[in-house]
Amino acid sequence: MSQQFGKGCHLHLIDGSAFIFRAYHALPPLTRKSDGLPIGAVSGFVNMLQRYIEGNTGPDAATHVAVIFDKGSHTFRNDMYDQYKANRDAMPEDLRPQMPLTREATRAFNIACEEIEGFEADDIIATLSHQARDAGGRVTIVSSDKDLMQLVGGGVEMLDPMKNKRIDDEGVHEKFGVGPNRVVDVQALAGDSVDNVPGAPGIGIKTAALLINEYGDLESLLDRASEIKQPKRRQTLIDHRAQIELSKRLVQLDCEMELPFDLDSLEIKDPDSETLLAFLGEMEFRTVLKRIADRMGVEAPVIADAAPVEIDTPDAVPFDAEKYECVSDITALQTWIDRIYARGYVAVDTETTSLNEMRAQLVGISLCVTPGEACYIPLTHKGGKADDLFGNDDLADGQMGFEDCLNLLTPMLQDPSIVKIGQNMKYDTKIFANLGITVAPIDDTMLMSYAMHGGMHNHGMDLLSEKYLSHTPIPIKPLLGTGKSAITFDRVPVADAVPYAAEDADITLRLWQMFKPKLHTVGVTTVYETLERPLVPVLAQMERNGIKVDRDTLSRMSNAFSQKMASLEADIHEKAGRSFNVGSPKQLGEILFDEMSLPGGKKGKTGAYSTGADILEDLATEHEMPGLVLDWRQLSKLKSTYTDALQDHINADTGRVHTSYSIAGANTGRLASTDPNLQNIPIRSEEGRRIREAFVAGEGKVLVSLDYSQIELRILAHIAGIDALKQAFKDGQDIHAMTASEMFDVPMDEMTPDIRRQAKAINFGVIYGISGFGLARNLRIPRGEAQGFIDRYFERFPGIRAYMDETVQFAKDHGYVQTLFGRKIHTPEINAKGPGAGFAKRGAINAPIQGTAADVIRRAMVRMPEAIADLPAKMLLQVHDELIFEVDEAAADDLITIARDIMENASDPAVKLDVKLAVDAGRGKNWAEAH
DNA sequence: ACGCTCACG
DNA sequence: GACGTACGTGAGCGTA
Repeated sequence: MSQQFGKGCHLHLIDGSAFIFRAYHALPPLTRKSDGLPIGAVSGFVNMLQRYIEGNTGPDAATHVAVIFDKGSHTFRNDMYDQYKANRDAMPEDLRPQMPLTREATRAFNIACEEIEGFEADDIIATLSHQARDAGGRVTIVSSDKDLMQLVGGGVEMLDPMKNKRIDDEGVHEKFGVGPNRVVDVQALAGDSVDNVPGAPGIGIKTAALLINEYGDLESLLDRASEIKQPKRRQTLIDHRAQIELSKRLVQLDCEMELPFDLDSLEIKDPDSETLLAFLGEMEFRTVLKRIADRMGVEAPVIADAAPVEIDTPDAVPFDAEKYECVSDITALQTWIDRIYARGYVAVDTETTSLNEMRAQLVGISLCVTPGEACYIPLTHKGGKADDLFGNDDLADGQMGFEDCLNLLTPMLQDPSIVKIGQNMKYDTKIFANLGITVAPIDDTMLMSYAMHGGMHNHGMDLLSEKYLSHTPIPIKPLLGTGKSAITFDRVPVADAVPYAAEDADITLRLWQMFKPKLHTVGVTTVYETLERPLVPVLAQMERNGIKVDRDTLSRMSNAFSQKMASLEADIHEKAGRSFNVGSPKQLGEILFDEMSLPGGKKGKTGAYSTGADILEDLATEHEMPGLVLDWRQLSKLKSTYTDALQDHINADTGRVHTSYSIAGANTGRLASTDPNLQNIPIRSEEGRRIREAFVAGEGKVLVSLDYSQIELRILAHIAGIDALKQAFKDGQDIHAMTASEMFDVPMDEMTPDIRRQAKAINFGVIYGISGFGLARNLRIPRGEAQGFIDRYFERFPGIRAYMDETVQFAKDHGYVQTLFGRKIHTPEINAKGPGAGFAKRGAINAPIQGTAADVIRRAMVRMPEAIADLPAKMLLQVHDELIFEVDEAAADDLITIARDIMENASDPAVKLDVKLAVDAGRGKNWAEAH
């Protein structure tokens, strides 16, 4: 078989580094499912090698081949010129571990793999090219690197693997304007910014080629430089002769290296199927493994643990409800499970009886593995007939057994090698968790959209489908009806449910296929992977934990509020001179400003008098009635929103209140709490604060609250680089007092509460994008005076002004602003005219600060479950800068130590804050005590 | 369905 | 020069 390299032989030399970098940048940062090892570049590299091998036929096919790599970063060129390639970025962190794997991949394909310390791959390629050419063979250099063009000629050609275009003498001429033998001369003059080769200043490839063609070669040109007519060009060449000659030595490839191998050793060999398949299996490259195994005619070994996520281009398969399948028996379901395993991922959607996950019963499941092909598995649809007023509680026909279905699906849902894709997966994972099924790993199209499009629009499925798939989903309203006559999904006939439910999975899969690669393009992969995706199981668990709420406490408070309100109402009516609905702002406004003729009646845009708290407070200094109304309103609020409504949210089974957090609701990255909102439980007023006494710890347990101290001001100090603020935090000073001292020239030991209060308002105002008007209204001082404060503040902390200006400018230039962790918040209104511009500006100033704080606590939350796994503790609630836990009394101190450590260091290692984060802790039998 | 008011960070 | 403004949320109520 073996033949001496010579005439009739054809050597292919592949530029390995170029392959790697192209693979790295072309693909999203894939990771090996089993252990998270980054393997995107390896995957792309393997695919490129495979494609190369498959295409290696015909007249240009190789008889000998080698992949050549760079080894180390220091070469003999650095000894000549220490700035050589000095402007190269450091290798990305996630690429570094992939380098040895690309060598392994090459060897697995049984292709020669060569690298030599101190030399660039290009030198090895040069030497081999010359050897092969001198032996009378052909050479093809698989690379598009122009530095290699000097080697072309005499049977040596290049092949641009991207364009699949061969480059010969003529191609080199096109690129450099000279033949291959003069390429280094042109490069020596033109320099190269990529490799940091200096060349001659002001001379590019065009001019260089012109000069070389005129004078023959570089040496003649430099010797005869004085003959050049253009004075500037002449002077440049004379002045920079040494630099140009150095440049030539830098670009000149070494074609006479001593190589520890010969051409014959590069002869093409068939890969050993066992070695190759073992390598691909180890990398968990399911798809390419299968393809290569098929090609080799052997059976693909089963990848035990996981499969990589493969990215299909979303082809334009039309939506077709007719094609959706209703799965009603085990055989059909097994077929779907087989398809899912062949794919490695599946879009999942659940249909239930309620939007409240804690109460919802599973009604059916939809699956989709490829666009246009989806199924619905109805499980507990009722067989109600239209003429039966109360419906028929018997199960409808044509449904497989609930247990049978789950027994079959559960291994897949829990299989770490199968990605379960959903739109708002927190909902579906909770539904499955209720049945004892832990769905993982997951991907979430809603959160992908949130990471990419935050601030542009919301992220509901209907909108995403409309906007990104140009498809209007089947509406749910006609199926369920509205208002009192609405039915639950289990009452929807199976025939109607199939197209609706299956379509949701179909849409989700298509969105996923579109979004997955786009995450990388938009530059939010890290945001999605560290701040969104891992939060889903954490929040799901917190919500399922719930917090114990004591109904009796609430009920007693409710009664007390009722009595006080009744008495206040009587007083108010008496002062008003007649009876009216105190809860009606419209009636109240008419009483106050028309009938009682109090001053300050201002009508809003709807024509109604404004009766907000600030207006009533102003009136209260002159008259008694507005103050009474304020008291009544406070009680009314506490009663209706808290003591009454909260009781309705106590879950009958758990005796606890289970809120739901929206991860993609707030534009800044904050969470939002709904049903009920547990992020706005009263605390500022004494009466309101007592509501927190109803939030209690279980028997033998305590509630622990940990909250970040002044996190937004600390972040502001860091982002805007305010040394005085940083120092104050470092010294543990009272930050508002310090601000007051700086602004009003009051020594710290003479600080009065009132001056401090004003400084505090200014500090907050800064975070919100301060305006004279806003501060004036907040502090109830004249606008001019407020503006004076602001001017003084900016004078004292000029960095703040600079931060604000820069942030607004950034928003105008880019259409978004960013947090320290890379979360993008889009600001579509920033260039608007009119009052909208003011809102957008202040929003842009506030978003990086509020958003960074939100990112910080998200990071803490993601790390928390593992950190406290060994403690008898549960994380229950998040209130923006506060986390609330329930823990066995004896372990409370340990919990505080551990959780505080996680919270205070949450920004590490991604962001090194100049200001340390501080966390205050409290504990008690109820939330009022703990805070 | 919408605006007002008010609870929180 | 006037305009209208603090940032981010959710819920309950009255009014249309």
